[in-house]
Amino acid sequence: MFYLLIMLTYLGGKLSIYAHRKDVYNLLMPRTKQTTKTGIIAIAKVAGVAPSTVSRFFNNGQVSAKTRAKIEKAVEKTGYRPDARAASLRRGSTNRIGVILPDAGNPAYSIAMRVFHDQLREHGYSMVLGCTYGSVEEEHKLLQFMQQDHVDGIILYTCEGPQDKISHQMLKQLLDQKIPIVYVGKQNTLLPTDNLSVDNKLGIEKAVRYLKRIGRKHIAFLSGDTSNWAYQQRVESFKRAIKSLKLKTSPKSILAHGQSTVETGSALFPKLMEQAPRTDAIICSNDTMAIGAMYAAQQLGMKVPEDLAVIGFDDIQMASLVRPQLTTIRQPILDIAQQTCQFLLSRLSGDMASMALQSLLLEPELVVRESA
Amino acid sequence: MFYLLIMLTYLGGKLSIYAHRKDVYNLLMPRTKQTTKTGIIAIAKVAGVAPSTVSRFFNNGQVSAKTRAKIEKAVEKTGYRPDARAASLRRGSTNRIGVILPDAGNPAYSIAMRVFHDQLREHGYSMVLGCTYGSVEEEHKLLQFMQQDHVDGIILYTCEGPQDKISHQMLKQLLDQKIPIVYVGKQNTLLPTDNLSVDNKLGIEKAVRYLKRIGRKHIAFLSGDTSNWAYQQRVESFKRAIKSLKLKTSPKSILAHGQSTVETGSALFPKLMEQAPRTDAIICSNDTMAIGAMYAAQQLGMKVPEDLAVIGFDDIQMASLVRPQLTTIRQPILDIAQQTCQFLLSRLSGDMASMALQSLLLEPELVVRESA
DNA sequence: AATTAAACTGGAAACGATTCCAGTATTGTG
DNA sequence: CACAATACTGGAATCGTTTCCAGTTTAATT
Repeated sequence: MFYLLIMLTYLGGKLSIYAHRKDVYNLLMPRTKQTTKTGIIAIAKVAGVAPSTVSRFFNNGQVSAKTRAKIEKAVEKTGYRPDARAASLRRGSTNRIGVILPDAGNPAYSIAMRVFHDQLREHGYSMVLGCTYGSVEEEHKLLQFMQQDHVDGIILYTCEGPQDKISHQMLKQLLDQKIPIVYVGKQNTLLPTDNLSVDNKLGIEKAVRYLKRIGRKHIAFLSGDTSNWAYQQRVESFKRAIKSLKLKTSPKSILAHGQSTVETGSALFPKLMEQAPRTDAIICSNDTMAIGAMYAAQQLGMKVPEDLAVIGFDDIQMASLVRPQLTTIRQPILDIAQQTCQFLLSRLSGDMASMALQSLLLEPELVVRESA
Repeated sequence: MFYLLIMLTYLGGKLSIYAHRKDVYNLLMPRTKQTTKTGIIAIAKVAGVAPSTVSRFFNNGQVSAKTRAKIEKAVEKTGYRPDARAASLRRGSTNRIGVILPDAGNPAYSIAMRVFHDQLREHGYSMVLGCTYGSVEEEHKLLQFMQQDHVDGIILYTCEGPQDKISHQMLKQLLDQKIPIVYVGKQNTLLPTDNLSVDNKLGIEKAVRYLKRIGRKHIAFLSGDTSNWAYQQRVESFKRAIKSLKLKTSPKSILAHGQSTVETGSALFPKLMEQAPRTDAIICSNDTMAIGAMYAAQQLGMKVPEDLAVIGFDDIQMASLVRPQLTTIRQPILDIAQQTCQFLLSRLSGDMASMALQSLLLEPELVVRESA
C-alpha cells in the first residue's frame, strides 16, 4: 500500500511529499541495480556457479571436472571472454611491454623491433610501440603515457644525452614502482637500469683511422637527427678522432640536418661538396644517409670509391645490397635486440628482482666492402 | 569491556568462544580496510576534496580556481597520475588501437606502420602491434587477444583467404561490440568492414603482359609466404595471366617457399634454374624476394636484364636503390596507410557510426626501371 | 567406519577510476 | 534585496575481475 503510493506520486512526475528527504529518497529509490548483462558474474549465473569459480577456471586454478563442464558450456553459449583491463586492474600486472624507439621506419630499428615482438609474444606479453623521432620531449611524453598505462616493463632506445634530465624524474618514478627498464643506446650512470650500447666513439675512430690508412686526406661527416644523442655522439667522436689523428678538417666538412634518411643524405651531399670541394671521403651517422650520399655523389659524376670513399654506420641489410656495397661500421643489431629482451624478461620473471645491474658495451666492427 | 575481552582472546592465539559463528566473526573482524596508499581517493584526501572533484580536474571538467590550486599542489607533492586501466574500465574506451600485420620487419609494412603510429598518436591513441608472419592461426589469436584487451579499433592486414573462416566468428563478435575494423589486403564480402586493397590480379597481369611485349618467352614466378592470401593471389593471378596470354610455362617455373625475404629469393633462384634452365624472366611476389633473386642470378653469371628480366611487387624504397634498379609493380603503400587511418579515425569519431561502408580497390602501376 | 587431509566452491572486499544526482555556494538580474 | 540561474562539490554506485577466507564436499589412510 505504502509503496504503491510512492510509485504513483513518482510516476506523476514529481517525487515530493514522501521523498523530499535525502535518506528517504535513497532508501526508496536506490540506484537501479540493473542486472549485469556481461562480465564474469553474468556467466557465473548462467553456469550456476560463483564468479570466483569462473575466475579459477580461466586461471588454471583447481576446478572439478563437473564444474569445468558447466562453465565450458556457458562460455560456449555466451561467447564470454574475460576482460583483461579488469583483471589487470585487480591483479596488478598488464602483460604489456612498452617499446620506445627513434623510428620504426628505419630498418635498423624495425629489425630490432621484430625481435622484441617475437620474444615478448612468446612469453605472453603484448607490445605497445612509441616512436620519438629523436625528440626528448616526445620520449618523455611516451614514458608518462606508459606509466599511466601500467606497462609491465619498458625497452627504451633513448635519444637523451647525458646532460638532458627531462625524463630522469619519470624514470626514477617508474623504477620506484618496480617497473623494469632496459636502456638501449647509452649508459645511464644516474639510474640503476640495465643497459646495452655500442661504443660509438670506438666505431667512428676505427673508420677514421682506416680512411687515413688508405690515404684519404679530406674526410667529411654527414649527420641527421641532431637531437638524438647517439648521433650527436657520433659527430663528437668524429671531431675528436680527427684531432687526435692530426688530420685537418674544417668545420665546413661537418653537416648535420634533418632526419637520418636516404633523402637527407642525398640532399646534404651536394651542399657538402660546395662547402668543401676537396672532400675525398665521408662518414655518415648511419647507413641510410650513407646510401643517399653515395648515390648523390654518383649523380654528380664522382666515382665511389675512387673519388670518394663512403662509410656508413649500423650495417643494415641494405648496406650489402647497394652497389657498390657499403663499407660500414657494424653494430650487431640482432644480438643487441636479443640481449635486450633477455635482460627485460629475466627482470620480469621476478626471481631475479634483486639481480645485479646488467650492462653491456659492445664493440662495433668495421666491415670493409666496396665503398671504401 | 566487551571489545577488550575479544581482543584479548584473539591475541591469545585463538578466536574461539565469541567468534565461532561466522556472522559474529565477520562483524568483529572485518576485512582490514587498509587506507588506500595510492589512487584518486588518496590524493583527494591530501587535497582535501572529493575523488569526483579530482576526476573532474583531470578531465577538463569545471573546477574552481581555488580547488584547482589545491589539487595541483597535491599532485605536485605526491606525483600522482591517474591509472588509465581503471579509467578505461569504467569509461569503456581504452584509446588503444590494435595493428595487425604480416611482418613488421618487412619495409613495405614498417613504412605503413609508421604512418599508423604517427596519425593515431596525433589523435590520442596508442598502438599495440601484432605480427602474424602469414599465419591465420596467429591472426586469430591476436584478434582474440585484442578483443580481451578492449582496443578501440583494429587495423588488420589480413592474410586470410576468402575460403578461411577461422577469424570470421571473432570479427563478427568484434563488430557486434561496435569496434571498428579496417580490413587491408582484401575485400571481405561477408562482413561489413571498411576495406582497402590493391588489385593484385591486375598488377601481375600488367607485368606478364609487359614481359611478353619485350619478347620474353619463359617467365617464372617466385613466391614466399604461401599461407598469406595476398601472396597466394599473386601466384594464382600469374597462372591465369600466363594462360590467357597463351604463354607456356611449366609448373616447374613456379616456386613457393618460406618467408618472402631477400634470403629466400637468393636461395630459391638457383633451384629454379635447375628446374627450368631456359627461364629468361621472373616475377617475384614482392620486392625483397626479387632483389634476392636478382643478386643470385648475377652470382650465377647472368646479366640482368639482358639474360634475365626481374620484376618485383610493392615498390619499396630499396627497389630504386639496388643496381640495376628494380622494375616493379607499385602499390601506393603510403596512400593506402594514410587512407586506412582516415577510415578508422572517422569511424572512431563516432558521428559517422552509421556511415556507409568504405571500400577502395587501388590499381597498381608497373614502374619500369632497369631490371626489366 | 572414523578421522584426517585434500580438493573444491561460494561470498565479499578490493583494484582505481568515472558518473549520475543532489546539494550548496556563487553569481547575475530586475 | 530577493530570487533565479549557474557554477561547483560531495556521495555512492559501478565497471569486471581477482583473492582471501571459510565452509563443504570428496578422497585417502589406518
